[in-house]
Amino acid sequence: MNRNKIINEFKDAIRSENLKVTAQRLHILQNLMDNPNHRECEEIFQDLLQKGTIVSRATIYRTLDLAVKHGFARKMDIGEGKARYENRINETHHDHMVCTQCGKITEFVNNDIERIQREICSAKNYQLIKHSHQLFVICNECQSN
Amino acid sequence: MNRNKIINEFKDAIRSENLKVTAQRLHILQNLMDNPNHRECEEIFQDLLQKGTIVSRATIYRTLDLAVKHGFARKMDIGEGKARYENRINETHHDHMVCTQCGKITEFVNNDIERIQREICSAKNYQLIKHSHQLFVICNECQSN
DNA sequence: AATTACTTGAGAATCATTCTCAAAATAATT
DNA sequence: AATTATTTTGAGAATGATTCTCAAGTAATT
Repeated sequence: MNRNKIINEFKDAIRSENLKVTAQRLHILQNLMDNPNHRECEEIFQDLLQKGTIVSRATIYRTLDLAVKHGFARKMDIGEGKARYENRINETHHDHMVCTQCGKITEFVNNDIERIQREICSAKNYQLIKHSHQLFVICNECQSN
Repeated sequence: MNRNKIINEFKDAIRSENLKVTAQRLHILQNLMDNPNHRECEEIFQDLLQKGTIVSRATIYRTLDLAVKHGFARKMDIGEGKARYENRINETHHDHMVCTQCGKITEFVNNDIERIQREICSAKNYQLIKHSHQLFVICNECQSN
């Protein structure tokens, strides 16, 4: 299925850089693919640990960088002073809404916003490289508490 | 003029919390008001130092927090792993474009984006608290280099 | 001027992340 | 399968921004 295909693509990406396919790298990628959340390094570390796989945090960071570089993961920053990572299975571009009470992250996309961003840049002769857009909210559940 | 009025408002804000008006707090606020840039703590520290005023970094952080709390400053995070601060003289809400080459920061506002953000939230019954929106660009000047 | 309460600065602490380097593992070659 | 060359890993140190601690200093009040 799809997951194994992705793992193989990751192996190819590793080899394409003349790097080595290691058990640690595969564990990390698999763990990332099996989890839809937006997790920080520590959460991935603990999740692997609980499943009996010990991989150092340094290796997790290094492997996530590699995954990001090759399009398998996305690194995001919601202003917490630390990075979160999500897999890119079924990738469609999206931004995030973050509940300031419970931390829940919801994705959103809006084509008008995407277009306007491009217009703002071209009006100034700036070349748009990427953007970072988060809405900080109180989610429906937290409002009723 | 306007600057002195703001300084007086800051003094009032300090007193309103039963805190003390100190030379360090005033120096920091004045320095912030006299500079239109989006600066990190260290830049403010160095600028004060160069003008012959030594204030510890801890005090700069503490005072900027106070200024933010009372609406005299805005704290921003453009994903550098550190905060930047701008004054709120002539405050109008805006977001930022950051040149990935030279670091130049340009402000932008777009009412359609502001409205759409609210619509996205209300469609989910989320209450929008604030947002963070940056466009990472190559600015006109950097393109011609 | 005395009292009380808050502020300051120095340096330690914190926290996420990166770096260093020796030991271990992989890949390529025999 | 053994050898070799190269890369990877993990432990812990290093880094860098920011916060914390606490003794000494200062502002406000009486």
